[in-house]
Order: sequence, then structure tokens, then C-alpha cells
Amino acid sequence: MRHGPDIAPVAALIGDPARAAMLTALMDGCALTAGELAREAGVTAQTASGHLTKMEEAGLLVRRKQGRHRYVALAGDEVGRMLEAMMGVAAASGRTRTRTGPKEPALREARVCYDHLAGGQAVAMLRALIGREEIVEDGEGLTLTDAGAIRFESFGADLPTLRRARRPICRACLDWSERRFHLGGGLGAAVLTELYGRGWVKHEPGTRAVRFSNSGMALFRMPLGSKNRRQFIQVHPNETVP
Amino acid sequence: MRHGPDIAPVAALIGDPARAAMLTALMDGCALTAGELAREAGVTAQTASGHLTKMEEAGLLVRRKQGRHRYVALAGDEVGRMLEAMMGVAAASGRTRTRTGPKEPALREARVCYDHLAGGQAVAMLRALIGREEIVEDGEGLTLTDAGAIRFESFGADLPTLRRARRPICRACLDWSERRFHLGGGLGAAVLTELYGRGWVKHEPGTRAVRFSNSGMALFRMPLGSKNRRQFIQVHPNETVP
DNA sequence: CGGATGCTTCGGCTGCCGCCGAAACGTCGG
DNA sequence: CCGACGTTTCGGCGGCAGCCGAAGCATCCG
Repeated sequence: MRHGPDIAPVAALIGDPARAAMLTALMDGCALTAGELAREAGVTAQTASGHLTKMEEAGLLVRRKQGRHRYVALAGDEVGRMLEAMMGVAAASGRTRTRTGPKEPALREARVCYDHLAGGQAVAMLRALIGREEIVEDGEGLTLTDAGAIRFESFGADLPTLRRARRPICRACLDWSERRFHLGGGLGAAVLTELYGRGWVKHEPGTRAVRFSNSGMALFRMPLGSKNRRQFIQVHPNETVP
Repeated sequence: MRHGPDIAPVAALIGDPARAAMLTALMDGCALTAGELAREAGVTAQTASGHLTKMEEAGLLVRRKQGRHRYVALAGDEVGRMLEAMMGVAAASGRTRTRTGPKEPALREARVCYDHLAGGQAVAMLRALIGREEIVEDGEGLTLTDAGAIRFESFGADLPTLRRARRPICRACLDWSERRFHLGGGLGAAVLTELYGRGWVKHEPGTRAVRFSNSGMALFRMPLGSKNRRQFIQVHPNETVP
């Protein structure tokens, strides 16, 4: 007999192409209006409205009324992580997307996963942190060490506030393009916020991609908040991060 | 406008209640037969067969033919992680069921599978061997390493003779009670023969069950053919061997 | 060899649901 | 107030897909 929550209803919701397109469009963490989502999904406004109602009732979305618009966003990072995991499986299913375009490499390099950084750069960052034991893997989860806490505080993360929040500091989020984990959770979100604030990365409007500035990339690849020259992202010699 | 893999097809598959029940039943990493999954999902065998074909084509499942059964398992831990994430989201309206208990405890513990040992003890043995890299999994099969050859020779296996035989030395055999692999092939048969010869196990007449003697159990759980006290069955509780 | 069991394929039925047209509701600007 | 716009509700249509009965293979067993 089955044990655990019934996943069929939520999966059936995501299984519709129009709804899946809407959810994918919301994966960058930005709120969109119902009309924008309707265009994104290629359906009429009334059809989209029905979809959004169902997904809100299922707890996948939140809607916020503002004037005569109604802004829609993912209900939380848990939804974002679920979608990212589903993308990983969908990518492994061998379904090569014909959506190749020049934006594809940029997406693999760096993008937003709900509220934190994803893509090759994010995976490399977590690997560097683990390599220096500033974050350690224990069992299925990630834990910030004292050395890591010092580094992130000097980078600008407000760790006391993060620790008080209900949300876990570190969360292992599976990256669909790299097939490895990157850093999510409150700390992952804080890093992306800081990257925005410092102007090291810029969000590409209408996509999930983010673009590093030249100086931002150079600084990001040094240890965050440190003044020495040791690379932040320690890449193995045979690997290249453009 | 959408970027990234298309999640709709895989989500639509999971969205069907029957298929979701099957996947949930497979979430513990154990393999089940098509008939068992049909009963689990509450559909007929032919309906379940169609579902399984679709999910295999989508890369969610792997099927392995063995005798007149066909064992089904999740395609990998990535699929398991995705389902777990979906359960987390579905937990808002989820419900739980209890799992079926064991029927025959003695049979589940240890029994004969043709000519080799099966049951919980046999599964634990293979997991320990793999954990110490005395047997390695490569692709579809099992391979005895040099370290493993030394151990089994000191335990009493005649490896040169086994290597000359047409029968493969190691064969991964699916355990019906544990739903995980145990060791079959010529080596598995040799182990059971040696267990009989040493009097560590006795066959229960009229059944397939075998019973360990107290001393035999203690000795079996140490590394075969070794004199130190390291446990032969060293398995972490949450370790999984597909 | 012949019956039993497990799994798959085929064909047809049925119900569900996504879709849109039409129209109502709420908000903003003039 | 009165249109314009964004969003939602209602009703009906159409297609897809899940379901099962029957039949066909494959395998095991006596």
C-alpha cells in the first residue's frame, strides 16, 4: 500500500502543457500578471484564469491583487526546488529541446532558481565551499561550518537573521543542467541578493538567465569577502569555466 | 519563450493516479513485479502494463526480466529525489497509508533461491561486499574484484573451477522479499554450498527457508574467511543498493 | 507435452478536461 | 458617469487517454 502524500493531483496540474509553461515562466522568482502568463502559455485569458485558480488552490502559486492586475508568483522555494528536480528528470529523459537558441548556453552558465543562483557557476561555487569545508555534506543535507559562517558574514550575509528564519540556511538544490547540487536555502538567496546589490550579476529580462559582469565574475571567483588571491571557485585543471 | 527542459510530459505521466501509486510504491528503492504494481494501483494487469511501458520510455523506470516475472524499479535516485520533492509540495493535502507487513519472517530472513542464498541475510551480504568493493557493479552486472577473489578463496570457493565454468561467477539476482539484489551465479552457489558444509545453515524440509545456527550466524556476519572481528555485514541503515 | 501463471497487445467504450465564445465583474482614466 | 482594459464565470464542444475484455506470448511446473 502507498505511504506518503498523494502526488497525483499536483503532478496532474503540472502535466498540462499550458500550466507547465506558466510555472516554468515563474521559475525566475518574478511575479507575472495573468495576461502575461496567458500569452506565455499560448492560451486565451479565460483559459489561463482557470489554470491559475486551480494551481493556487493546490498551493503551487500565490496571487496578489494590485489595481486591475493580479500578480502571480510561485508559492515558495519548495515549489521551485520541485520544478528544478522535475527539469532534471525531464532533461535526462533524452528529450532534447529544440529550443536551442543562443540563450541556452547562458542559461546553463548562470540563472535564477526561484531566489538563488543556479547553473555552472552556482555548482562550482558549492563545490569550492565544500572543498574548503566551509560547507559540509552530512547525510542528505548541507551544514554551514564556523569557517563558512565567517566568510559569508564578511561577504554581507546577515547570518543571525537567517538563523532566526524558519527557512533552513543551507539547502542542497539539484541543478537540472549540471546534474549536481547547488546552494539554495536562505544562504543561497542571500548570496544572490548580494550579487545583485554589488552589481556583479544582472538579470536578463524575460528569461531565467543572469549575466555576470567582467569584474563581477573575477571577484566572484575569488573567495567571497576575502582579500587574498585564492580563487573562490577552485576549478580542476581540466575543467573550464568560461 | 520557455527555457529549460519541458516538464509537462513527465508530469503528465505522474499525474495519473494509477501511475502515481506505482511510483510511490517504488519509492523505497525496492523492485516490484508488474502484477504487484497493478494490484497496488487498483487496475488490471493490462492497464498497468501500458502504464509501465510509458514510464519506462520516459526514463522514469527500468524493467528487468527475470523468469516469468518482470521486476520494475525507479530509473535512478534522481527520480526518487524528484518524487520526494513532489511529496513535499503535495503534503498540504496528502494522506498516508500503512505498508504491508512481512508474511513469513523466516522466509524473508534467509531462504534458498535455486542454489544460492536469498532473503535479508543474502541482500545484506551483497551490500557489504559492494561497500567494501570486493564486488563492484558495472552497468548491468556484478564483477568480482581481486580483493573479493582473495576473500572468497580463503572462505573455500574454488575460483579457478568457477572461472572455467560456462556459468557467470557473479550474477545479480533480485530478491522477492527484500526487492533488492543478492548474489547469484557460480559464486553465490559456492557460498551456499560452503554454508551447508560448515553447518552454519540448515535447510527446513518442505520449505525454501534455511535457518542459521547461532554460531553460524555470528560467523557469517564476520568477513568470510577472515580472522579479524570486523563485521562481515557492515551496512548503514539508509544505504541503498539498487 | 499440457495446464497454469505472468505479462503484453489489440480494440472499443466512456468519462474527464482543456479549450474557446460570450458575458459579467472590478478597476482605472477621462 | 462612460468607455477601456484586465480578469473571471458560465456553457458547450471536442479530443485525448485511461479503462477493461479478449486474445496472444513467454515461462515455469508436473
